[in-house]
Amino acid sequence: MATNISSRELQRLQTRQRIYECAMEIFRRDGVTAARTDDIAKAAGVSRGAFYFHFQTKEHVLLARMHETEEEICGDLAELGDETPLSTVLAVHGAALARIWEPDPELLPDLAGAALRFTATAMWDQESTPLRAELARRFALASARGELTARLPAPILSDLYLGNTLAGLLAWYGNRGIPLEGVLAAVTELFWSGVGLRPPTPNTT
Amino acid sequence: MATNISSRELQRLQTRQRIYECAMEIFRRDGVTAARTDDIAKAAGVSRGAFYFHFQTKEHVLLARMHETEEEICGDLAELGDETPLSTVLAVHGAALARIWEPDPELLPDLAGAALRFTATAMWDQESTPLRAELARRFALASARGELTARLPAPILSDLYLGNTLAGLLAWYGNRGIPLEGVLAAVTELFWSGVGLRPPTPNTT
DNA sequence: ATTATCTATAGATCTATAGATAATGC
DNA sequence: ATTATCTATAGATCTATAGATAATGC
Repeated sequence: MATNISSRELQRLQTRQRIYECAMEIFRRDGVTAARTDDIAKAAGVSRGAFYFHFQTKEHVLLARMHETEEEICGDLAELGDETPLSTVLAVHGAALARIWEPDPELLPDLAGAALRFTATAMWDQESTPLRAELARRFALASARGELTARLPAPILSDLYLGNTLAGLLAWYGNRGIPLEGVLAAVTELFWSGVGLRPPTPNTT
Repeated sequence: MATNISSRELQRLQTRQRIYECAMEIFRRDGVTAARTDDIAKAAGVSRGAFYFHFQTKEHVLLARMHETEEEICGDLAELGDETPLSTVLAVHGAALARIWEPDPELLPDLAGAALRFTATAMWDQESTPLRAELARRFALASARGELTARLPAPILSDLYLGNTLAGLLAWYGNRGIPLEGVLAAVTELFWSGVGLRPPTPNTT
C-alpha cells in the first residue's frame, strides 16, 4: 500500500502513458484500423517492441481508454451514498458519459465495438468491469427498496440499461448537433418509465 | 432483371460462397482475430489473393454474415402487412433473432462488435441497413397510428429498440441456458411498456 | 547477481499489384 | 480483343523473442 514509486516503475509508467497518449492521437488521425504501431512508437520515441511490451495489441490501448472512462464515472458514482435513488444514479452516470464523449466523439464507434466484444467475453467468463459491477450493485439496492417493478432480475436490467446508453451514444454519434446530455437523459427517461412503474400490458391484437 | 447467370458469374458466386463458408467455419474454430486468411483460402481451395478479391478484409466476411441475417429477418417482416401492430412486428423480429442465434452463438460478440462499428459509421454517412430502415419505417407507421406515446422521434426509438435487442443477445450470450427467445421477449416487453404508455414521471429526489 | 524495461531483429502474416487464364462480346 | 476472375509474388506491417541496458536487492 506504499505510495513510494521506484525510479524504474516511474519510468515504465511514463513510457506507457506516452505510448497511450500518442496512440490515441494517431487513432483519431488515421482511425484505429489504419493506425500503424510503428507510427505510434515513433511518436512516443520508443521502439515498436516497447509498444508491444506495454500493450498486447492496438485494441488493448482502446481497452485502457475504456478503463480510464470507467474509473472516471465510478468516481462520480462513489460520491452518491448507497441510499441514493436509482434515478439519480442513472442521471449522474448519463451526465458523466456526456462530459466524457461530447468533446471527443471520434473514437466512439471503435471503442464501443471493442468494449462490446470485450464485455461479452468477460460475461462469458463470469467476470465484470468496475462500472458494470457498480451499476449492478445500485440496481440491486434499488430493487431491494422496491424502486423497480420490472420482472427481470436486477443484474439483467442493469445490462439492458448499459445497452440503452450505448444505443444513445451511437444515435448521437450519427446525428451530432443535439447535445449528448439531452439524448442520454431522454434515453434514461424512456428506460425508467418502463422499469419504474408497470402500465397495462400492450395490445397484441 | 434477367435471371440468366453467365458461367463466369456463376463461378465467381460459387467461389465467393465457398470462401465465405470456410471463413465462418475457421472463425468459429480459431476466433476471428486469430483466424488466418491463408487457412481460409487453403480450406476453400483458392489462393490468398482470391480471398482478397472477394473480401477486402476478414471483417467484411462478418459484414456479409450480418447482411445475410438481415435479409432473413426482413423476409419474415415482409410477410406482415403495413397495418400490423408494432408490438407484433417486434415479436416477429425477436423470434427471428432467436432462431438465427440460438444454435450458433459463437460469433455473436465479434459480429455484434463489427456491426456496431459499421452501423455507427453508416449512420454518420447518413446511410442505413435494410433491417434498420425497415424497422424505422414500421416505427413511423406505428407512430402515425398513435401506438407510441414516448416523446422521442420514431427513428431514434427504433435505434434504441435495436440497442435493446443487442443488449439482450449479449446478456444471453454471457448466461446461456435460458432460452434466447424468452430473453428477447422480456427485453421487448420492457422496452414496450416504456414506449407504449406513459406512466407518471420518476421520483428524482 | 538478478530482474525489469526496452531495443534489435527474425519470422509470420497481411496488403497491394503485376501478370496468367479463361470467359465474353463483337 | 477485351474484360473478369484468380494466381504468384513483392513489399508492408505485425508478432514473437533473443539480447542489451540499467535499476534493484542482497
